[in-house]
This record gives sequence, structure tokens and C-alpha cells, in this order.
Amino acid sequence: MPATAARSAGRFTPVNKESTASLITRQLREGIMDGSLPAGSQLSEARLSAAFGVSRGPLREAMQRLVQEGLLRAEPNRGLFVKELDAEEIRDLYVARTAVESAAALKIVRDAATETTPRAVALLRATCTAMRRAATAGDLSALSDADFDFHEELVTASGSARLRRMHETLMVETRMCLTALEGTYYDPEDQVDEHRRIADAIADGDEAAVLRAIDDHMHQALERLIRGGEADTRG
Amino acid sequence: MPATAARSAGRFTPVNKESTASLITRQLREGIMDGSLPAGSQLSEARLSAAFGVSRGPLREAMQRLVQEGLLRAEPNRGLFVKELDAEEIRDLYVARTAVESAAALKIVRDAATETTPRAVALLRATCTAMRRAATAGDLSALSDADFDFHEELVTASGSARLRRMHETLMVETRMCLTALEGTYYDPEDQVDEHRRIADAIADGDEAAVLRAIDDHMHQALERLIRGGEADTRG
DNA sequence: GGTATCATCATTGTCGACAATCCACGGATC
DNA sequence: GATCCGTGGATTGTCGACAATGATGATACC
Repeated sequence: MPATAARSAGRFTPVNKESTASLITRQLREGIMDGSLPAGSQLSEARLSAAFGVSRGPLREAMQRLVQEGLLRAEPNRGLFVKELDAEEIRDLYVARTAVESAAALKIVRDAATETTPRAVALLRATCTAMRRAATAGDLSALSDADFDFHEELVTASGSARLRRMHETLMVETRMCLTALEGTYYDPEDQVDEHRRIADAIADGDEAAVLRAIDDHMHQALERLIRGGEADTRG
Repeated sequence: MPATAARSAGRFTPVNKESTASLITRQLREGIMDGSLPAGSQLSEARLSAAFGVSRGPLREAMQRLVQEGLLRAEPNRGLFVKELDAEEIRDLYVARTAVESAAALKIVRDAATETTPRAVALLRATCTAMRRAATAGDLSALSDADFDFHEELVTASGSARLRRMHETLMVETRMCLTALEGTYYDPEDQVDEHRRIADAIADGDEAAVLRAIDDHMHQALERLIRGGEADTRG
């Protein structure tokens, strides 16, 4: 390799022009998460392509991705609809999340030889304190964000691209149903503790405790979600 | 419901006209698995659309699905290439498989109250005997098929749609790299035993043993794969 | 000889238009 | 009164063509 100016260009990041379909996908995903595209609603190709100012080609591509992610449901010759999650689906969602996050946490524990593990634990604990701050401040939005950060960092720290990608989809679904019932939050302190227990178990390298802590947290979260949903439909 | 002829029509299956894109997706996936579309090769939209006798629209849709599944790699404005798996990727693949299959097996154990569990165990054991038959007969292709059946049934029996779908993709990738190194099989009897141990642990309802058996099997399979790959490149 | 520049070509990205399909709504029929 | 057609409108599915982009090879220049 010649000694050109390229050597000093370490600070440059490779330009990655994102494809039109990717941009649209992201925006649609956002819309599904934040509820501006409510569950069950139909997404008209014509209307959306007009709104985005592109033709139906790239838009279709974006929607197909979301179908494959499981966020949209395609009825042939009928159209695409935002998927609705019933209680059974939500349970399944948490089964899958438990699978992915347990595996991620276990991998972190087992890679304890590397220096990534202490860093991961530090990050997770930082997120926990962020949660606690938000909880004491009564800022439910920040609490929810920190909650999501915790789980995202957990899976990212595992270093597994596949777990990471699976989890991404699952978290979008999670955020979707959380949005649907509009932040009914129980026991913020309990939630913080659940996360802290997970971080502690990882720090201790106690595999069984890690699995228990994650399993417990998922069950609690699921319980909160289902209870919240029932209260929502009742009231 | 009126007593029309519809009642006697139970044997009819709902006609589900599969979309063109789905058909193409399946065929491309097959091609990737069986090696007729080798890793690293570029998939030309024009050529393929001509081969399938459709326009580029549905074909692009099909390829986008495979990109999202992680089987194809998209280079913007360059084209789509069949993804190549190096040793690190294969390890990650098995991390993800372990995550999904462990969760599935655990779910089966914990749903032991239902009658699905005994049925699942019976199916798994049947697959094991099929493996043994193939092993003693020296039919490596049948052995591989039974192997895949085992894991597929394991995840299907869990009843989790999400685990199921994640696993589907992972198994295509698995089959892809198995095909790449052309069935270098070690110790068929050992393999049968590994599967049988998983089935037994599920039957016993011993969660720890289930996790150990799956973890062990995955490590062994990974070892076989990596070793096979190295031998392949060496010779 | 090595490098920069340019034309060429193949390939992907995007678009607008047409065909096929399906639901909704009236009207006719028994 | 309920059911069966047929039409109308809207939506998706598909196609062919054009624009944009990037690689390749030839040519001119230092």
C-alpha cells in the first residue's frame, strides 16, 4: 500500500448512501412504533407513495421488508395492514425475546475472558441508573427509553449479528404494543430492580442467575403488558 | 350457520394462491441451499427474470426478501450476491441456533401439562430412529435430512411462530454451509446419540439437561463444520 | 513505464401505465 | 325476505422503458 493521504483519513466514515427503500422502511417503522399508523389500518400504496414523493416501486420494496419483519400483514390482492397483536401474540413475542436476550447474556458471561464483558456491565449499569433517575423524576418516557436501551445494549454487547438483528425486530414489536396501551407503567422501582438484577448476575458470571433474572423480568413485563391491555379494554 | 353443503366440505383446503414473489423466493432459496447458486456469485436481475419468465418487479421483491433473511448481500448500484460465510459467521449462526432451539425445547418442557409434549417427544424419537437407520445404511443424504427434520420439529413443536420463523432462516444458512463442504460427515453414530440425548432430556423434563444437551450438540456440530471447512481448504 | 482521463457497456434504481383482482352496492329473482 | 347476479370503483400485481450509477478497457499524457 502506497503512503498516500489515505492513511490520515481514519476519521472519515465510508459514505453509505442509504437506499430509498431503507429510508422509507425506517419512517414506516417509526410510524408503526409511535402509533401514527395504528394496528389494523391498511397502508395504501398509492397514498403512501404520494406522501413520500416516490413511485410505488421503492415503496413496495419498503413494505415488503416490513412484512418480512412481521410488522405488516399482507392479504393478497387486498393490501397490507399493520399487524395487530393479541394476548397470545404478545406472549409469543416475549418467548422470542427471552430466547434472544438470554442467549446474548449467556454469551457475554461466557466471553468473560475478553475485556468486552466489564464494559458491557458498565454500560448496563449506567442504563440502570438512568432508569432510576427517570423513575424518581416521574419521567415515564425517559424510563421507557432507558428500558429499551438496556435491552438493546445487552444484545449488542453479545457481539452476535444474528441475535442483534432478530432482537431489533422484536423490540419494534414490543414498542408497538407498549405504544398501543399508552404507557401504563406499574412500579417503576420494581422495573429498575429487575434490570439491575440482570446486570448483577452478568457481573457475577452466574449463568443460572442470569437466566432466572431474565426469565423473571420477561414474565413481569409480560404480566404488566397483558394486565394493562385488559384494563385498557375494560376502561 | 345454515346447513348448506359447506359443512361437508371439510376436506377442502383454502386455496392460497401463492404470490409470484413467494414462488421465486422459494426457488432461489433452494438454489442457494443446494449450491446451484454458489456463495459469492452475483445474481443478475435481468438474467434471472428472463429465466423465471417474469418481469424484474416480482423478482426484485423476491430477492429483497432473501436480503432481509440474510442470505443475499446487497451492494448498492452493484448488485446482489450470495452471502459467503466465514468461520466467524458460522459460529454466530450456531449461537443463534442454540438460542432458538434451547428456547423451543425449554418451552416444550414447560408446557408439559398439555398433550403436545408427549407427541413432540414421540416425533423427535421417530426422527432419531430415522437417523440411526440412515447412519447404519450409510445414506448420508438421508441422515442429513433426518437431522434437519429433528431440529425443525423441535422448533415447530414449541408452538412459537416467532421462534419458528427465525429458525427457518437459520436452517437455510446451515444447509447452505453444509452443502458448501459437500457432506463431510464424521461419526454418524455420535450424531444420532447427540440428538437422542436431547429428546431424552425433554422427555425427562430436566431443563438443565436439555440446555446441556443442545449446547453440547451445537458445539459438536460447529466443530465438525469448522474442521470440515479447514480440511476442505487444505486438501 | 506509470498514471490520469474518457468513452463504453452492463447493471441497478425508478417511474408511469396497464391488467387482474377483489369488495361494495343495487337491482332482479325466487 | 333472502339470495343471487352484475356492475362500478378502488386497489394491488405486473410490465416495459428510461435514468443513474459504477466497472471496464482504451487512449493520451507526464
